[in-house]
Amino acid sequence: MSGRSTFYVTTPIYYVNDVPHIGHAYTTLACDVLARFMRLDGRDVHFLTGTDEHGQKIETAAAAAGLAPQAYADKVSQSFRDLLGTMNYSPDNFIRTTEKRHYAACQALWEKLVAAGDIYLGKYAGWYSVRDETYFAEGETEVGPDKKRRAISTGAEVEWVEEPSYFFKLSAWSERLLALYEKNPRFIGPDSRRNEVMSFVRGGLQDLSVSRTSFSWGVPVPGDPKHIMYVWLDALTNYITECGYPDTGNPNWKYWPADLHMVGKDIIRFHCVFWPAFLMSAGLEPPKRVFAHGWWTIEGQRMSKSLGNGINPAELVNAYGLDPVRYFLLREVPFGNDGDFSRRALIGRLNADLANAYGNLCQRSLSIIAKSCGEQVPPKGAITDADTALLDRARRLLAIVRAELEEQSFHKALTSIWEVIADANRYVDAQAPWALAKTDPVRRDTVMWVLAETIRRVTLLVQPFMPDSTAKILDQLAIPADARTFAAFDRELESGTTLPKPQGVFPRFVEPAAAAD
RNA sequence: GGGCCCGUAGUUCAGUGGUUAGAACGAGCCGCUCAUAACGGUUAUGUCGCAGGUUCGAAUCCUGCCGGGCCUACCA
Repeated sequence: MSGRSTFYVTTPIYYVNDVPHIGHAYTTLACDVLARFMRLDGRDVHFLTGTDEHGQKIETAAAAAGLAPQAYADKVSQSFRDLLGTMNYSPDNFIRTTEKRHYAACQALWEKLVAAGDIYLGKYAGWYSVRDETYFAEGETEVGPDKKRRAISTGAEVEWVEEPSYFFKLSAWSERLLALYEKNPRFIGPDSRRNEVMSFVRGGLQDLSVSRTSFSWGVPVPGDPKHIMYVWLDALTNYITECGYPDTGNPNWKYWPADLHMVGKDIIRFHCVFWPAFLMSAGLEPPKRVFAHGWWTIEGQRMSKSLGNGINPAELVNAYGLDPVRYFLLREVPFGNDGDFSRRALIGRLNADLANAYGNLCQRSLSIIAKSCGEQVPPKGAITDADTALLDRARRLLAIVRAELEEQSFHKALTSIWEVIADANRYVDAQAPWALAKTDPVRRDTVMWVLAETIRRVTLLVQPFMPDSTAKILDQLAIPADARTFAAFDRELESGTTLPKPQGVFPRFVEPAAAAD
């Protein structure tokens, strides 16, 4: 192939006990933007998402639905696959843990852990609720006045149960994990999570139960098929299954180690502690970086099934449009922080940032060109200091955005881009091309060229965030398909190119009720 | 209980020792008229959670208090 540097980015594989909501959409969106950016920037990208389909919960849920586990998993997995189209995601593959190749990868990894001496047979003991069919940690239970111990969350009685289980010697890995974090400060992001993980590991690690005998929906342990692999060992392995593991001669093996595992903050431990320990034990490289983003609240309230306030991404897209939703999610909140999702905030962003600032900049500029410059890219005449100032700010944007996305600072990348959009709007007012039309049409043409060129640069950079809308704008600038990557970032607009009739790309959102007034 | 973090204009936040504490959105006023009644200019608002302390000087460092959040492992 080529010597292009690879970029492997993954979403968590989503557990099929829930239908997709805005939280899933958010994680995958962040990865999608990175994947698109890196592709435009010339990287050899592999972007993976998929579903996690094993475990007792699925076995139970399937039985309740009167379906075989596989049939149940097929159904819910499809709803996650549907989300790809709804949100315009661009994964290179959608992996499922029920694929044959994944069983092979899990079992191969298991055998490596055994060979490394990190697996032993022991007993898993804990407070088990027969009614809930699950174990509870000591702290999740309490002894009531009748001296009986119950699970706090469900109120069900629990009993002390022991079952045979294989264990992974996680306790032996504390020092090596800490060394990994020390040596690679970028391994966990943001920094607050890194501190959290490090203090957790410093506190000492217990061995991890990595098999169960209480259910059968999962990957059998090699040589002892009564045991099913712990679902997390199974799930995490998907990242290397995709690369062909255990066949390191597979063409996809070039993508390992992953550049980035994107995760929600709830599963950071699995990715930052268990996963690198498994990998290092098996003699594999850990991923380069794990980034944990925050949670969305909905109109100030925690998202929860019981409140029924989970947001269906498809409904959101129907109401406000796909690209505004994509933009809002990554612009509104510093990536890594928790944020609040509100209709008011979304509409504010849509109207202020998209319709008024960016959309109107395009429309007012392209309208003048269409009406007064003969529907073609106007000639670039003598360049003034004001022109150079604006053009330079737009030119510098690529390096800025690249650096921000390297740190997953989506909001900062967008802020930087929108500063130039604001500069461009100021420039229009300062240059007043409508006045120049009467006094100096040659200068007017140059001003319009500068604006078109600035819009071109800005729009190239917005592509990963809002692919559909930016494609329309680039069409209106008659940018050929092969001039839309960052390799063409410095290829200036050619004067004389015929332009199509401009059309607004980001209409203002008006409340349906208000529109009727 | 232990650990970590946060509390700054109406709102969201930036600012981690040094002149009169900033930005965006929202609000008022003025201007422009190319544009999606969009754009530009301008004004206003803050006991920087509270109380002490260190310092020539603190939103910024220390202590205590009040308020809020996160972590404290094997459902995922």
